[in-house]
Amino acid sequence: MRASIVRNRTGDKRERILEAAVRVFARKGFFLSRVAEIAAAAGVADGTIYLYFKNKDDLLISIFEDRIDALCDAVEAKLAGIADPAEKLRRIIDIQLGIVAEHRDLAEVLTINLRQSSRFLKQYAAPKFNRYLDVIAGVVSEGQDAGVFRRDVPPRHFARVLFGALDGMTLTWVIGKGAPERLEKAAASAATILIEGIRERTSGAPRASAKGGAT
Amino acid sequence: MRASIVRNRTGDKRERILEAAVRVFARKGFFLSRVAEIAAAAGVADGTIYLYFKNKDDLLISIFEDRIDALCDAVEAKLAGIADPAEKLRRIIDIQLGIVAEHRDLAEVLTINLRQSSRFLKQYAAPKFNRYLDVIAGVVSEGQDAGVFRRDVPPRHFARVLFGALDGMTLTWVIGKGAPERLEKAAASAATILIEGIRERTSGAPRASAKGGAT
DNA sequence: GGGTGCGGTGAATCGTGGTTCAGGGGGAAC
DNA sequence: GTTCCCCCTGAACCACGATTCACCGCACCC
Repeated sequence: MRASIVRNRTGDKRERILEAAVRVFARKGFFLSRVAEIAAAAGVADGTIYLYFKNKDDLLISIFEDRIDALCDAVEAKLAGIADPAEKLRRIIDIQLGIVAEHRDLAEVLTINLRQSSRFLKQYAAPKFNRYLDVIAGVVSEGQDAGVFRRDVPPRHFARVLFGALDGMTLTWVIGKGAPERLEKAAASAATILIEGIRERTSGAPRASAKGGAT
Repeated sequence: MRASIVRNRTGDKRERILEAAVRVFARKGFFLSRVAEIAAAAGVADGTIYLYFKNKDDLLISIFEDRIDALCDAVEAKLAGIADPAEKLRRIIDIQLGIVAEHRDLAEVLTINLRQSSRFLKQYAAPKFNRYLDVIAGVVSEGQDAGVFRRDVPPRHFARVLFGALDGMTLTWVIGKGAPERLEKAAASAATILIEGIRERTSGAPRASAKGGAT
């Protein structure tokens, strides 16, 4: 249990290395990042990295395992109190892009480094990735059962479209050096398109989802 | 899209190297691919590669320059005869995912290797990428002018959502080993969501709150 | 005070692989 | 037949960077 529950210097140093790795990977990409550089950024010796991680790959993998699960947990927790599926989707969009806007380095690692090697991707990223897609698909199913979402789109497909759309916005935001508020605007557009796209168009129920926009 | 207009062995060999590079990059990713391996796959000597390309990076860059432009040209050509903007969008989706399904290797290079290094990405991929986004955004503008698409979504945003969605579908299709027809089904879902999402709700739509929702 | 162990260090190692370059061969010109 | 030239070859070079490991020094215990 070297998690943050334990406040000894061991856990501390591991975390520092992880954070440094996120920064360095974000700036240069996995393969162009030097272990020595990460060590320097973390303020430890080169060899110290190998006390906490098996090798450079393990460092990248650990970033995923630590961060993505936390992200899924956060999303699930924040959706818990909300009833309206459309509002849930809006929240998912806000949360994901919010995190991205606030932790640009992490965003860059997840968006770009995620795809460094397809082997790595298949082996480690896919399961985590799937967990996230399942969360989204779950919301869509709910909405379909409640009759507010159209049934001719498989929830899983919608999840992929949603995730891809957000990932794409993130990518363009990251490679162009956009300000955070541009990402917010983009998020609003994405929400409009996707939620209107999935909404059931029943003549009888003009859904009063007058619920305000982004929060 | 054959470069084989020029039938001399020079052009031929360059093309062979490019094709081999696509295969190898697709399988292992850029950084894990060995130049020697590409040479072997192309049936040439290691040194021959350097007669046609400045270095390994240049090889990757050349793949983009050669292939993406061709892809844009193809899309523009195929859209020329179509009037209905919604139909154009549907075609864009079909064409992009069609190419992906048919040239899985190329798809993998464009989807995954595209993001190997953000420096590379910013410098070379972004301009090409933008050209493609502009094509999509142009269709959206047309539709807005014609009154069939909603005006509260900037065309450029829609382009990013569309591209991201397709890219996301491609990614999940590539990392899971899906059959081509699964990609087709996914394409249909994406088309439904995105086109319904952008469509102006005109006649018979009893939605008083329509415009305000998402902003 | 002295011993023990553990977290930490960073220079040296060593395999790797991109790139180079000294040469081979064959076709065309003379 | 000889020469020239172009295209190509692939073994060797050498920089580079992940990983190792011999060595510190501090904290704690006897």
